[in-house]
Amino acid sequence: MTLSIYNSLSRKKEPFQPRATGRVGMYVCGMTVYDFCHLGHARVLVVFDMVVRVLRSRGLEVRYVRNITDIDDKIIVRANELSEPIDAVTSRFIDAMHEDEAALNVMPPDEEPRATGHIQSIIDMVRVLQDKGLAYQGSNGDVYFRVRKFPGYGALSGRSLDELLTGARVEKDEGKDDPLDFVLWKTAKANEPSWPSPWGDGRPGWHIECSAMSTQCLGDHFDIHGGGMDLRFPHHENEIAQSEGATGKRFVNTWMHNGFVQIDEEKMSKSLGNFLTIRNLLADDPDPNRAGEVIRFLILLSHYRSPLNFSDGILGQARAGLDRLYAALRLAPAKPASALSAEVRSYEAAFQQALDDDFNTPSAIAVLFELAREINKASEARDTALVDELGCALKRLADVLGILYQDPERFLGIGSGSRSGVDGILSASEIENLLAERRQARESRDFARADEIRDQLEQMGVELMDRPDGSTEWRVR
RNA sequence: GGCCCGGUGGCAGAGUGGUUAUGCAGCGGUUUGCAAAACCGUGUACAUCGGUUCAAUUCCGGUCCGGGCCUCCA
Repeated sequence: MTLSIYNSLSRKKEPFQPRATGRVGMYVCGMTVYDFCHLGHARVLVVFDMVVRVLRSRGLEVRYVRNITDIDDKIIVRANELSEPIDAVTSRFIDAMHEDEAALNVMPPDEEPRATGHIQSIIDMVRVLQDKGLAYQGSNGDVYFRVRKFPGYGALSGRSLDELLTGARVEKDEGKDDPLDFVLWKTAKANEPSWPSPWGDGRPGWHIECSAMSTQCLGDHFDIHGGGMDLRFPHHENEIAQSEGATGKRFVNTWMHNGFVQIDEEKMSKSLGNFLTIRNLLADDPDPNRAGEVIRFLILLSHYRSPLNFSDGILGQARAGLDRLYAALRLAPAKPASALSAEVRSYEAAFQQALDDDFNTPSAIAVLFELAREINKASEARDTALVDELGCALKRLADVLGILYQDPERFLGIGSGSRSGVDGILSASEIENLLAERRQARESRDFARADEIRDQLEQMGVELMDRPDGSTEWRVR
């Protein structure tokens, strides 16, 4: 049983072999903080959080680094629009990102380096590139990477230099020797943040920060580098050129790229303006805690490399599925199981096998649903030992995906732990009063009145479930 | 234009050269005073046209359609 991962570099699934036994170094390109995170960002956050959890569940010691880009053209533009200092803008959106992450149950990375905190190592790397003849200062003062000097250029995106040139739009007003060259260090313009450097005051180009920070945090050569599909070219291609050019060593073993979130079959992006922010989606739900998990579950419900088309009703479907899992989990007390039966082991094996196949989370989740059915069956058969055992397995496996972490009754809105009393919903005591009346009506076989009360509560979003012992349970939808 | 990826039942979404994915929704049944939940059962699903094969949704080729990258973008 070995984990295999699709490597964008070789375009194949490959057995995953950490460089050092038992240890994994992983770097993911994070956010440029000039706005709130949207669903596309949520996908990167959740997908790689899942990857880390799966690796750790296999006993691997993972060092997970995800950067923050806190200096760049867009941020400068945004700060000007808002008439705010740059660092006020970035720190606000960094805080917002951390809130969004928490709502999605995404664990913080082990390190979260920021570009502005690594200017010196960026400068050092640019200098090395220049010394090696791979970089030059152009006529406009900017420093560029000389793409033609790096033999492997195009390997990741699967393109030759000539192909790239055909498609390239010729940029004017730049001091490049070759249109394919890209900027490493930008000369400061008036009223822009800048740092002193051998090439004059300026700031880093986008690509170089990731090369500098990843090698500084994880070493010249590490295991996994991830990010969105759109970063494959040019960003990651350029990172390889910079890092390997500077160190002379192989940079990354496995490149992972997640697919896009789409809306109406079209990529969700800032530039198209068709994005949904995480916080808006959370705010749209009467229960934001639940909504965060629903979004996470929705993301895990499709394979990370496939497009995820967001459409009406899709969140409701995800929610209904989670409800089912939580309802089953609720039947089992949260205590560790004793012996593991062969049956439970086979579910665990199926779950592992699904994830072994390039993190096939939809397939793994299918196993969770099978467990839920078994729990329900065992519960009806009053086999409490089996319920406990299956329940523990469900919880343990769900944990690997970072789902089913809330209290089931809370998630399901059952009883007084629910949102009763807020947002126009009756308070728990008001509901209990109506239930007492209904109970009397039922005892005197006045079913018309009993049903009237049920309908009344139903309209207010309170659902009733009569239990065999005559009591009634209620939940807020 | 160049280079990639994909088209699975009402919806979402895995997978496989011959056998049930899974979930949501629907329908029938068990249960219930009635419900809800749960359980059981239930769908001529694999864009299209050719080819390979005893057998193709699954492999190969063409066609059509959709998406992405080539420019900031997760």
